[in-house]
Amino acid sequence: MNKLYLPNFDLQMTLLGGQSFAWDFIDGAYYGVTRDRVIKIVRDGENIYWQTFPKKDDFEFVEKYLRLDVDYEKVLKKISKDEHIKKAAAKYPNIRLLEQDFEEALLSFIISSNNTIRSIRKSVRSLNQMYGEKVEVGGNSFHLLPKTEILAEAPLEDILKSKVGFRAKYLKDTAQNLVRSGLPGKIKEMDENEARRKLVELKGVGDKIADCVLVFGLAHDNVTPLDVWAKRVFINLYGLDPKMKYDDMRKWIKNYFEGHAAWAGQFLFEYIRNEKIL
DNA sequence: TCTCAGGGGCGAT
DNA sequence: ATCGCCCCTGAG
Repeated sequence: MNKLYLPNFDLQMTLLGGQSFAWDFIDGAYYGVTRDRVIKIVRDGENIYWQTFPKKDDFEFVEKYLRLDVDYEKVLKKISKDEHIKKAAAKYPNIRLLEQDFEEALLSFIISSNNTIRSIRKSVRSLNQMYGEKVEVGGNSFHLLPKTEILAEAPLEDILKSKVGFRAKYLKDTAQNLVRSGLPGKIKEMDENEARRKLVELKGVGDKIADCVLVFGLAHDNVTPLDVWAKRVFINLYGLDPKMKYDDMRKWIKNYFEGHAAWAGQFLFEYIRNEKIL
């Protein structure tokens, strides 16, 4: 295991909080499955110990995934514009954003539509079991997330075994689209709005899921995905009109948080969900 | 522009 | 055992 000094990083909130559905906490260690690595992380005070599998010691991978280049204190300072954020960040500090692989985020957030975190996690594990490469990690074995090409060719009735229900056809259709269009190779170069336009063309991707992919898979920091909870926050705490259209609400938030709407959204989201205030 | 079906799980009855 | 409810997209 490699040692890394990493204070101000709440592993539990960040890894198990609904950004990614592929992490588990087992016997004091976090195990995360991605499309090409399993990451193991153990916290010890202000340090963490980490390892990657099957390729060992892949710091570059961990650095990008955990966004170690981000200056947390600086971000926090910038978004602390009102009492709601200050309260949220005081109660649940050190929530960080991950940068997952684009295809990984896209396919798991398609599963997330009209679905609960619990079910999403189950489905993701089931798909990994069926289609993902097996990787040995100490005594345990994990299955990586499925390659897009494999999902594109998988029979619908097999995908359905993972309990994704009506989303199975979206998964397959989008996987085929990605292989055909080569979008994964191009979308990283696009700006936020161009990428969003491309994303909502995909089956099973609407405004909210497009925004989840922009934030969690492409590291666009100025986007808050507006699910029912986030909408509640901005209607009830920030006084936005409940009838406001998704796009108008998004623009308001983007404008208000000046470049860091995604970070603000994470704090507010965890706060109201855990405190059950709305 | 609005309404509603749709899969699965959970908590309440 | 059954019911209502939650969750977002696509189709009508």
